[in-house]
Amino acid sequence: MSRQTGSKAGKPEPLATPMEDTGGIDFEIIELFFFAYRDFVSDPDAILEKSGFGRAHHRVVHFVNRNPGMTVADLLDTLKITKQSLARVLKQLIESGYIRQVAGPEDRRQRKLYPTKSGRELALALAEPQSRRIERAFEGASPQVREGVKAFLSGMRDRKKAD
Amino acid sequence: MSRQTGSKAGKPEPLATPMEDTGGIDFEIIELFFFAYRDFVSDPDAILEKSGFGRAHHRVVHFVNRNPGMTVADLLDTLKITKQSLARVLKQLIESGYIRQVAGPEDRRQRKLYPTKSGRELALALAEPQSRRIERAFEGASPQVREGVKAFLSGMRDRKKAD
DNA sequence: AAATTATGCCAACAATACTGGCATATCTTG
DNA sequence: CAAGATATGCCAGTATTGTTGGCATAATTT
Repeated sequence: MSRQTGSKAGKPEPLATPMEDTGGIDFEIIELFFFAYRDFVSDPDAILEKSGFGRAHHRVVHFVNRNPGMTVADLLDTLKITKQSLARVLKQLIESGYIRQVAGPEDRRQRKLYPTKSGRELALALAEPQSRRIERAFEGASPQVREGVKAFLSGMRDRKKAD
Repeated sequence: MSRQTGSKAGKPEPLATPMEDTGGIDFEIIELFFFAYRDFVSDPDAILEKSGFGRAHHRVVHFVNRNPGMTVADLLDTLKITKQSLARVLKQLIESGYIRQVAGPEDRRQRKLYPTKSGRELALALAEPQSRRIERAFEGASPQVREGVKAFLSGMRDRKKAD
């Protein structure tokens, strides 16, 4: 059905010219960033597939490993997702023995999050191919460029109030 | 319920030390990349919310604008998603008048995709805040660093066979 | 004529996000 | 101390975007 796509009649072939870096818009880097991130997350995705976990689990495991003792609220702030979205994956990670909760020593309402040994191993296994990819992307780069890339990525973040 | 989290007994507080750049793993850039991308896509997300579109629509509109006349197969290859995932959003974009299909002049099975005027406007509106963010992140960067960043992002991509 | 290709579409499912609400334990304050 | 605020957990429901597998049609290739 509806197979009469072109050929009709007076429809002007719309905008056949590529949109290039018009009006100071840097399409090139926008695309590079998309492709880079797409492939950057594909490595851990492939590993996680086997464990039945997903990207969300990856992020949680990563940040808990980096900041042991962080609270649920800290994590929500870092990931910028809602309580419910986090709750699901966090629960699974706790039940699977990758993360442990400990009541906060001062404020006992808080759940401080710590990696277990296998949580640490998982985080490491996931980070490893990403790190190799980064190293490969940096091949032949000067120290200035390496620092420049870090500064660039850092500068891409939102600049917020109370951080 | 189950509120007895810490305090129990012999459970050793597991792994309270932060995982730092262990064994040559570059956690810093991994994180920077995550934060950068998180905020990078947040600008278009906010705009798309109003139109009832999502990230998937953004990507389609972007690439069709960049490569007018690309086919559905090209797009699938670029986005690395399945036919069905693409079909849904593409259909919506065509029905909403942002993208047009034209049967291929040589191979009439192909649907060549073109932006309409409003498709081009949408792509531009979405790219604009991203481009401003990029420019801000580049503030004060030397030409060498700018090139280095591009090379870095490019190097993060998979290196494939038949491209 | 038969096989292959490019595409469209259907049904079903999974992961991850969202909202809004309610419950509990705990801390803070009047 | 009672009341309110806070940190967290959990439930129900929904949306987006991804997946698989299959079937249909038109057009091209063999």
